[in-house]
Amino acid sequence: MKRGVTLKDIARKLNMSVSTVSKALSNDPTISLPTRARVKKLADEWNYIPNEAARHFKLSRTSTIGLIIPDLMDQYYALAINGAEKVAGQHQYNVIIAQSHEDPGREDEIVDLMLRNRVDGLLVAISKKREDMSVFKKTAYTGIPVIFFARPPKEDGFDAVISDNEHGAFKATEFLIKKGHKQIGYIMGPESMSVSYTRLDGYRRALDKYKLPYNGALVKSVDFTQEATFAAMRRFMKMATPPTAFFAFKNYIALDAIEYLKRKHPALLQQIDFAGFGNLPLLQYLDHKPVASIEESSYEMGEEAARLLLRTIHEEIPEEGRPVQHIQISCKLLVHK
Amino acid sequence: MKRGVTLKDIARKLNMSVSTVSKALSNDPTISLPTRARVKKLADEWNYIPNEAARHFKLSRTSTIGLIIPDLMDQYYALAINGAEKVAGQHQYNVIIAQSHEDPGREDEIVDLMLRNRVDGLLVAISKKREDMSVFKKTAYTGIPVIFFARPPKEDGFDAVISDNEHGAFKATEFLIKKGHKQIGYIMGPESMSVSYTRLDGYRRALDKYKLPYNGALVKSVDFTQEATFAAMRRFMKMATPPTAFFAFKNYIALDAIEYLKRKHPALLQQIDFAGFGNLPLLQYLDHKPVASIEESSYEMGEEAARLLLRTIHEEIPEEGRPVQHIQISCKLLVHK
DNA sequence: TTGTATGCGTTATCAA
DNA sequence: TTGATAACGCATACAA
Repeated sequence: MKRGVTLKDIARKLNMSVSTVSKALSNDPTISLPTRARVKKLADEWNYIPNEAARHFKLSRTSTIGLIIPDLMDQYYALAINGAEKVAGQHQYNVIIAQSHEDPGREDEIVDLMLRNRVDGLLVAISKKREDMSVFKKTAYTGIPVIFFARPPKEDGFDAVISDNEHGAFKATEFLIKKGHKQIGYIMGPESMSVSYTRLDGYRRALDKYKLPYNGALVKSVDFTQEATFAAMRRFMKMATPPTAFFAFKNYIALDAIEYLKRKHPALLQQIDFAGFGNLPLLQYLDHKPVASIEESSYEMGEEAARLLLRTIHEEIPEEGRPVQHIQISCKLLVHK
Repeated sequence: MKRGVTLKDIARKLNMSVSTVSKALSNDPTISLPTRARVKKLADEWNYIPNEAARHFKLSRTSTIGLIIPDLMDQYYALAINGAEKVAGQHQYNVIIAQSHEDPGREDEIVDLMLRNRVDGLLVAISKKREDMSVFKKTAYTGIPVIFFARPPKEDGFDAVISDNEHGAFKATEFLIKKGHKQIGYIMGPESMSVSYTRLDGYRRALDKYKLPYNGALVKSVDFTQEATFAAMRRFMKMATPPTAFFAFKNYIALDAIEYLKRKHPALLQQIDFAGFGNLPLLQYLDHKPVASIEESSYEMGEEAARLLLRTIHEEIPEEGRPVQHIQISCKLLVHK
C-alpha cells in the first residue's frame, strides 16, 4: 500500500466502521478483544501510520513545545536542549528546535512558524541583539505561554529561568581571594549584555566581603574576539601593580588572556590565576588553564524551563492573573586538577 | 480573540465566504484588490495565524524534512544541521531535529514519530550500534525517501552522503610520511564502525605508495574512552621499535594519546607526531597537539545530504527503478601552526 | 469577482 | 459491542 493507509482503508477491508477501527487501535475497552486483535493485525500488516496532522487538527492540541536558541554549535544550549527534551518526553510532549543564529528577524520568523504549527508553548533563549519584544507580547496574547531561559530579555515582565550569575561570579572571585590574591581583575563581557553587569555585582560583593577595595581600573569589558581580550590584557599588564588573578566573564576569554601571557609575559604564566564561567571538556588537555570554572548547569536549566512551561500550559489561571515567574539555577564552582 | 482566529471568524465578520477569505489571504488574483485589502486588514488586527496542521492535513504534504542525529552535543552534527537547514530553507522546507543518543530503540521511535508527522523525507546519521535496518526498509516502503549521512549503514543499498574517509586517512598518513616518519601507528576506531576500516584502507594506501611495509601490530582499535586509548598506547610503547608517529581515528583520541605520553613518556613528547580526524577549535590553545587535522566538511555534508534528499523527493522515478546514490565529500588537510 | 460544496483523516458523541 | 454522524480549518473545483 503506497500513499498512506488510512483508518478508512482498514475499515473497508474488515467490513467495519471507521470509528470502530479508531477505537480498536486506541485500545478502547468498549471494543471486543477479538475485534481489537483483528484490527491491529491488519494495521500492522498494512503498515498503518496514524496521521498526526489530522489528529492535531482534530484535537486542536499538538503536544509539542517549540524551543528557540541562538546557536546549536554552542554546547551550552545543546545541553539545555537535552534537559528540556527529557522533561518534555516524560510528559509525552515533543520538542521542535530552531536556531535564530542571533538574528532577531529570523527569530521573529521562527516564532511565527511555531505559532502556525500550533505548538503548545515556547522555550526561548533570546538572540543577543533583540530589542523589540513585541513578537513575544503578541505570543502571550494568543495564549501560548513563553518561558525564556539562559538569556533573559532586558525588559521585565517575562517568565524566565536563568542561572544565578551573581552568585557564580561571587564564588569565582571568592575562590581567587581565598587563594591569596588581593589584586583581581574582571575581564567583563560586552556592555550590551545585562549578564556582564550581574556578574560584576557578584565580583564586587566578594571584594566587599573580604574587605578588598573595588577599583574600576580592574574591570575591562571585551567582546568575544581574541583581539579585544589581548588589548584588555595589554592595558592590565601596563598597570603599576597589575592584577595577580583574573575573573573572566567566560573561560574562552580566559584562554585568550592566557594565550596573551604566553606570548608576552611567559615568566608570569605560573603566577597568575584565572577563574571564569563555563566548564569546557577540553580544558583537561591544556597545560595552562584556569584554576577554576563556574559551571552553569544548562542541562538542569533546560529541565527547569521545560517544567515551568508545562506547568504554565496546564495552568488554569488566566495569563493576566499570574505573577511573573523567575527561577534561578545555581552554579557550581569547579576546581581544576 | 483567544483560541485561534479562523478563516470562518473573519468571513463571518466581513460577510463573505470562507473561500473568499482564504483566496484573499493567499493573494489570489481573482479576488478584487479592495476585498483583499479588507481581509488582510482584519486578519492583521485580529492576529490571524494560519493553522498549519489543517493545511498539512488538507494538502497532505508538510514541506518538512526530519533530521535524526546521534547527539547534538557533537559539533560535527550541529554544523551538518546548519548546512541542511540552509538548503532546506532555500526550498521553503522546514527541518525538524531529533537525537537518538546512540540508542537504536529511541531511533526507531523517532523514525516512527516523524513518519506519523508525515515528514516529506528523512536525513539520518545512524546510531553507532544499529544492526537491524528494517525500520528504514519499512520507511522506504512507505515512499518516504531516506538519505543517510556522516554515518552510513553497514548494509548496502541505501542512499548516503559521507566524507571521503579513505582519502582523508591517506592524506593524514601521507603527511606524516613526508615529515620523515617510517613507523606510523594507526589508532583505529571501534571495529563496529565501518568507517574505522575505510580509514584503515587510506592508511594502507599511503604506506603502499611510499613503499613502507604494513604491519598489523601498528594498528590498534579503541572505543572512545580514555582508558582504551591509554591501554593501546601502553602496548604501542612497549614494542621493540615503537611508532614515531600516529594517525588517530579522531583527534579526541589523539589528545588522550598525547596525555598518555605526557604522563608516561614526557621525554618523547616532542618527537612523536600525531595527525587525526576532526578539527577542534580549541586545539589552538594546546601546547601539545596534533601536527595536522583532517577536517571533514560537515556543513557541506549537511548541504549535500539535504540537496540529495530534496532531489529524491521531487523525483518522478519510482523507488525501485532508481540506482543507489552515493556522494562523497572531500576532506581537507589542516596543518597546525 | 465571489460563493458553494466537498473532502482531507481523525476523534467524540450519541444512537443502535 | 458497534456504527453513523458531525466537526476540526483549510484549499480547491466548480458554479453563479
